Amino acid sequence: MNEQDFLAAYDPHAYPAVAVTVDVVALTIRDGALHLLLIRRGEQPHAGLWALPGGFVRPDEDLVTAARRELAEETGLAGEPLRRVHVEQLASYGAPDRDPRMRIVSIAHLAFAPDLPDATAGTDADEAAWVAVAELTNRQLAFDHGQIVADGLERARSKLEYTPLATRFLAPEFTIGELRAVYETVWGHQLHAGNFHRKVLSVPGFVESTGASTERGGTRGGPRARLYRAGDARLLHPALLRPALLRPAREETVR
Amino acid sequence: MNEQDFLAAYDPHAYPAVAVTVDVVALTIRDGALHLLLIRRGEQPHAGLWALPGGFVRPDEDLVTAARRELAEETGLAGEPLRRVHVEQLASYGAPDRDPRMRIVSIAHLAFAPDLPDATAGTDADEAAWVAVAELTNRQLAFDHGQIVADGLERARSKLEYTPLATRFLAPEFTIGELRAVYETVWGHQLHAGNFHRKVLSVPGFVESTGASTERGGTRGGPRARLYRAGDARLLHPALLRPALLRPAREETVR
DNA sequence: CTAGGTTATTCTCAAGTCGAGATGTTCTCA
DNA sequence: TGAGAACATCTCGACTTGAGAATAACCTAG
Repeated sequence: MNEQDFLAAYDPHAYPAVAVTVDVVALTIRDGALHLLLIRRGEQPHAGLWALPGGFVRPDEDLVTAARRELAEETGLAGEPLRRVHVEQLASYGAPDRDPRMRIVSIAHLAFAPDLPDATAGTDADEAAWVAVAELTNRQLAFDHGQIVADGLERARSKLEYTPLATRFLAPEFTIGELRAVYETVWGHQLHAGNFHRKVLSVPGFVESTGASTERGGTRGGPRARLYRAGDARLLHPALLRPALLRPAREETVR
Repeated sequence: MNEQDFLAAYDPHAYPAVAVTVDVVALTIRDGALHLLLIRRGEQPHAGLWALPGGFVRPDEDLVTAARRELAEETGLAGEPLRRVHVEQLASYGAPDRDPRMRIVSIAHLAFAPDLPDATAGTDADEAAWVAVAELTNRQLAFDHGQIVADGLERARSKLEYTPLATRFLAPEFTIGELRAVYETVWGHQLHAGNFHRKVLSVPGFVESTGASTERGGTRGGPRARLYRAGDARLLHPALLRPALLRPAREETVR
């Protein structure tokens, strides 16, 4: 049998029924706190519980495209603002019993977004909201989404170390102080302002000066700060290492 | 409708037909060179081409379990030797046209194995072999397996930096020189023996002394070396950074 | 058995990086 | 107008790194 004949005779339904979905751990910073996009499920199973935005991958759609579509549907984002959101694959979750309906393998994605307007519910949810990560500890999420969020957060903390993705939480032009606030928020730890400043400017390609400064000083005083934009580096070298205190003790969630 | 009724009425085949497979990028070191486990496909499509070992995920099987099963089938490994192989999830590949049969999403895994006996072909392959990675450049692989291998290699190089997984390429007891050889092989670059030695012993939990030494010096001379075993650290801190020369210029494949 | 080459292990030293603290200045707010 | 906050730079000591070298143990060839 040649390849042509083989394909003509091939029956896709001969294989076990598995569904593939994408889920999105979308992070942003609001009011100085890390927030996560959640929807309240409007349908069974787990109706009423909070869950990650996500859904089935369409037949002609790439995985990351599906993730961006789901994100767009829940945030109302489109065009240039949507393009500025960073989306990357996080990991896949496929325990046989993770969904009571059937075998569902979910390709989780991680997204970094600048401060966005309030979320708007999509079709299969009656509520979508940015929820402060700090308030998540006592809230139960649907399916294994609690684990996915934990993995996503650890990945985010880790990505700030060796990529310039912290800038994706900010407007195109930002000050070093704003960038430091991103690190402090995601890592949950104060950083030494002077050392951070020195380090950021010394890593090639991390940020580049716009030549301009802010119009006014900060709300609580201080001089006008210089403005920077993201540089062209895709990896930071040398990296901005987290204080030893903040790194994970085990490795399970680290990729 | 409550959750019970919902599940009873649920029809799995109402959703698009997608198959989920696992593929394994299994690496080992043979004769001082990095090798990759490949099978020659015995069935359409791409019959005759070399491909990664892999196959459909069974209904009651976790993803990493499926990957370990596929690996065991191709290497003939079982029991303790199989347990010593490190397997972790690499990434998922789901471009709509990556397989001509149907929509197939593959969860690729990465495995680090000590030097193993020759591979034995499984049921759907007429040949399985450890192939030197260096000889792979001019060989075409089936599907998108070339990309998966490239991603796996970059991940492996990166994992050696911040995890103690290099020890998984070796026997339970090894010398610092053998460990250095792993790094040199995977990174494709000579390292400074003295500095490597100092660094490995200074990273907490990387290796621990067995108190013993090798019975004889190396085949080409030198004193007997002390023997070590893997320590209990899961992450190396501070990391063993690759020379700047060896790090990827872009970030696409880095997780 | 010996010479020469190879490897393990430890040192030295200069250059680079990091954490902590301090300084001088510019701003905002009360 | 004065206090307090934030920006931008410096300093300094501790630590890490890269490169070279020293010493000693051990193998193989001859």
